[in-house]
Formats: sequence, structure tokens, C-alpha cells
Amino acid sequence: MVIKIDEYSDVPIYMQIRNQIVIGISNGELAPGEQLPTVRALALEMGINTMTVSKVYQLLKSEGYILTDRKNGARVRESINKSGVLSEENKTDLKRIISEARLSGVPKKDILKLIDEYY
Amino acid sequence: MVIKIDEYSDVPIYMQIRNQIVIGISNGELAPGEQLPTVRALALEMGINTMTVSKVYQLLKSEGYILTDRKNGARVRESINKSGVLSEENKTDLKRIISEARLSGVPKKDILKLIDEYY
DNA sequence: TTTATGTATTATAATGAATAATACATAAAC
DNA sequence: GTTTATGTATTATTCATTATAATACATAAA
Repeated sequence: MVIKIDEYSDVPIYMQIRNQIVIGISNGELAPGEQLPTVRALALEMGINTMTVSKVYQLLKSEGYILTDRKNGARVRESINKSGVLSEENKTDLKRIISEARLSGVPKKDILKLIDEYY
Repeated sequence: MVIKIDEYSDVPIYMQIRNQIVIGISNGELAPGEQLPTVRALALEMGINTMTVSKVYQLLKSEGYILTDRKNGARVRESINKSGVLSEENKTDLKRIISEARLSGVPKKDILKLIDEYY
């Protein structure tokens, strides 16, 4: 899996990595049980600090997306807890995105098409 | 229009206000040409610094949502530029939200229902 | 002349993000 | 047993962002 950092983004590096891994798990690019790169390998590959990557894994672990231990490294969880509902934060974000889209004249069907593509 | 700040959110105050005003413009709660509260009035009402509100208005102005001048205060723009396309940032955000939703077991139709509600 | 508007200025404090350089606990590999 | 590789902990530092505080300014209507 290729992870790309936009250095001009105002989204912190660790959050960009976290998001791309979550997207990868969701679309199947990262399979359940699949091994993730080691902290040091990913840090070296991306030219960032090891602790930054470590914190990404700790975040993903706390969110229930992956498991980590000292012997096996980090792996995608086999069974991820399903609340079945969209978080309040995501509802708020979605509302904002839709509002900006409407004001930019983006047709509703274009949004629905993106949902189809992403879901 | 009532603006509410979640002091526990990691979204900065100025961004929360900005977002809620954008949403208000989009859903018609704030009509084109409508006067916004003065910088000082809004700051006093919300118990925050005047410069924080001023920067919100500068941001909204730079984004083309409102107009400000020293005599008339701030008003919603009559004609907002329509690019017709969703910004790359919003595409990325949308993709992340959908991914998290899928992993949480949120049915696609629930997402579409929210789109209907918000758009 | 007063008042109200957005804005500019300067300083300060608090927080978050990222890095740097080591070190540790653990367990597999040799 | 020693080495190696894993995630994690520690401590310190730097930098940018956010928010506040206290004034002051330019402008134009009242």
C-alpha cells in the first residue's frame, strides 16, 4: 500500500497516514489480519520520525482498527466493532461538505455518484 | 441565527463559527444580502475575543461567502462563485467519512438519507 | 463631534505537532 | 547465549497555530 503525504495540507502528517490506512482497510487494500509495515520501515520510507508512526499505530489501535504487539508488529484487526451509526463528528463534517458543495453549485447527483464510488 | 461552540471539540473556535455560518448560508437561514452580527456583538454574545470573530469574517470574505466594509459591517454575498465541482479537500474528507462509515457498519442507504437531508 | 464599523498592532500564553537521540521490554532467530 | 527486530517510553527541543488582551486606527453615518 502506498501512502502519500501532502506536505502543504493543514492536516497533520500522523492524521494523513491514519486516514489513508483506514481508507485502505475499508476498501480491502489492507485485508483483515494483514501485516502493516514496521514503525521504523514506514518512518524511513516516508522520511519522518519513528515516533510519529508509532503514534499513528497507537491511535489506530485505540480506535479498534489494528492490533499491535512487540513480537508480531502491527496487523489489521480481524473483527472491527460495528456501531452501525455515523459518529456525530462525521455527521457534522458531512453537513459542512454538503453545504459547501451546494454553494459551489455541485449537483446532488455528483455527490451521490461519489458516494457510490467510495462506498 | 444561533451559533453554538463545542468547547471540547478539537476544531478551533474560529473554524466552528465559520462552518456554521457557511451551513447557514447554504440552507437559507442566512439569506443573500443579510446582515451578520457585528464583530463586537458576536464576540460579546459568545464570550470570545473580538479578533477571533474578525478573523472568521476575514476568512469568509477571502472564501467569497461574505462582504465586509467599515461602514456597513458584514453581509452575505448576493452572488457566490460556483465552481461546480467539489474541492479536492472535500473529496478526501468525504472518502474518509465513507470509509469510516463502512467499517462501522453504517448502511449505504443511511448515508444517502443524510445526503438527502442536508442537500 | 460622536458613534459604530471592520481592521491593525503588539504582546502573551497555551497547546499541538514533529523531530531528535536514546533506551527499554519482549521474543523470535541464529 | 547473543543478536536482531518489534512496538513503546523518555526527555528535550523547535515550530506553528490558536486565542486572548489591550489599544489604536480609518472610515463614514448619525
